[in-house]
Amino acid sequence: MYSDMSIHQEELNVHHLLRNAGLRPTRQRVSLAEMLYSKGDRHISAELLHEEAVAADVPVSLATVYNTLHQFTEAGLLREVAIDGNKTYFDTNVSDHHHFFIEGENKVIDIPGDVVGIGSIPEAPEGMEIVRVDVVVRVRPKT
Amino acid sequence: MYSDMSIHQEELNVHHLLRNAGLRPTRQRVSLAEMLYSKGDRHISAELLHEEAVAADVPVSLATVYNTLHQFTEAGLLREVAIDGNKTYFDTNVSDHHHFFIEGENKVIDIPGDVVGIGSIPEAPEGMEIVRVDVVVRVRPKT
DNA sequence: ATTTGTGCAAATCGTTTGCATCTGA
DNA sequence: TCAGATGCAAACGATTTGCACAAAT
Repeated sequence: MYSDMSIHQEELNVHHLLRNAGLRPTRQRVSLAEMLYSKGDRHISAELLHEEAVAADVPVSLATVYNTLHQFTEAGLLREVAIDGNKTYFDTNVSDHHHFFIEGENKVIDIPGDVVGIGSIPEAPEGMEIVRVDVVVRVRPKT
Repeated sequence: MYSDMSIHQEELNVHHLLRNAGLRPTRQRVSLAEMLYSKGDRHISAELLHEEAVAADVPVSLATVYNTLHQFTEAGLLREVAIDGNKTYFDTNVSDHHHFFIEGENKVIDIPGDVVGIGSIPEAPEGMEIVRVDVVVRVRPKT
């Protein structure tokens, strides 16, 4: 059993996370998952995560980062945030919440707690059901 | 004065619209403006508007459509709606309102009136001011 | 051994840009 | 006339895809 001791706690968690999601815990996926989930809530683009991985000596191709992010999203481990138009952000916080978008910096941050509270949700059009309500509060540095 | 009679009402309006916006009323801009504003509120992509123009025998290049849409947006005649991630929609309704996004169909429609009413707008982070609050209600056809 | 994932490079898609040519005032 | 607009094609950036090779069960 000594050999198992080389596997530390965090690694185990990520392994389980991936297993439960039906994803093989490969080197790349494990590494990416660790980068994503060991630093609190994050809003990150594929490009950025790729750079971060390479910087951390986790050589992984950009294509694989894209694949992985989408697989994680399908598995419910991530949530896609469409705000910016020409870039896709992935949010490690999958719970119900909304976002600030900082124009100029192109940064996405969570709106803490349930501060938003939409007064009245409109009813969906004929034959449609609501999937989710996204609120984006666009902010910019005070002049 | 007889020559002026060939200019009909709608054309005049568009001319003024453009003039007021500081834009020269060129053939293409006049035509595009007419397509945009003579059919009620629209949510349209550059690609689609281009197709529509070509179909209506208004030969205009895609590049010019993009240019025009951006100029209109800067002039406050249009509003950009970032919903979809990989496509930009332009909304001819510039007033304060929110949207349904129909997944699958990738269609954007206005939420009528002031049905949404956000309960409490969170305060912006340090040194930031709120530019605008966007609400997108994602819907899908009922199963 | 078999299935699944990965890397690379090429392909795609929406959008932008450079530049020579036209057009409206 | 001549600043400003347009068209074309090439350039671009983000994302996807095809396919040979590598790793996981």
